[in-house]
Amino acid sequence: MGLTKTAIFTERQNKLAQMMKALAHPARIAILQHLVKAQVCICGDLVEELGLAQATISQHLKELKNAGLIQGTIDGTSVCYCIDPKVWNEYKVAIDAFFVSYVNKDGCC
Amino acid sequence: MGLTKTAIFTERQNKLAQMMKALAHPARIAILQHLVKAQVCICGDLVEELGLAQATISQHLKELKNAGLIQGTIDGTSVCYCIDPKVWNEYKVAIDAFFVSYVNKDGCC
DNA sequence: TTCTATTATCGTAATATTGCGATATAGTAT
DNA sequence: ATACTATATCGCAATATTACGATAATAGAA
Repeated sequence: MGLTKTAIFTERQNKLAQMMKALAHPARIAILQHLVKAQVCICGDLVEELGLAQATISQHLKELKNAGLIQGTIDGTSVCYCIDPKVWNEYKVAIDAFFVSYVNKDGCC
Repeated sequence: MGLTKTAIFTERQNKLAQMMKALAHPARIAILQHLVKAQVCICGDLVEELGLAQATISQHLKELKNAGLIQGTIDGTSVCYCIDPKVWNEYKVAIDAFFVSYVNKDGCC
């Protein structure tokens, strides 16, 4: 049916999956990497940097904003985007905790 | 068009996005968490644990297997799944590197 | 062999995502 | 006001994902 059964899973599982989803596209990875590098929040240069249409970039930016990972501040006619340090860290911690939870006891099947 | 333009991005970006995609579903998170907890590789108990149909679980297991995160060994009529420690670590390292790359210089917009 | 149990695959329906042209919106400049 | 610039949103087409019933495939038991 194409509809994820969120009710079945724990809130943690749903949240973690949603975090991953926000990062599950190369364009969004590229946007974030660009923001990491540029620090000084750049905006629609992304349209030139990546080879995607302005509408497409805007859509990805919206998703990243919904995910909380970036903030946008209006600066004249343009919009200045930057990473939200707090949310970025939340992601980092949550995802790291997931990966750390597994310790290889080497006894597989 | 619904087709991700992989050619535009670097291999690293595509790989990282694909890693995230493999984990971007609560059922797959749940499956992995169960395997982490059980260690002693359990198989289709997952169908009972999670409230999803057998066909659905099998499909998610296939995706995790394609992602390299899990291995399946035939054990009688059932299949014994377990986490692949090597690939798990690769994911951990790659994703951690992504998150570590950002250091908040606090000068946002 | 026949029956049973377990897992994989197929086919299909419902929904989600991706990408972009066209258009709207908002700010600035003339 | 008009013109220009930069973003956002709308609407659509193409493709992907999710879920599951039905069916196949495989291994062991009777």
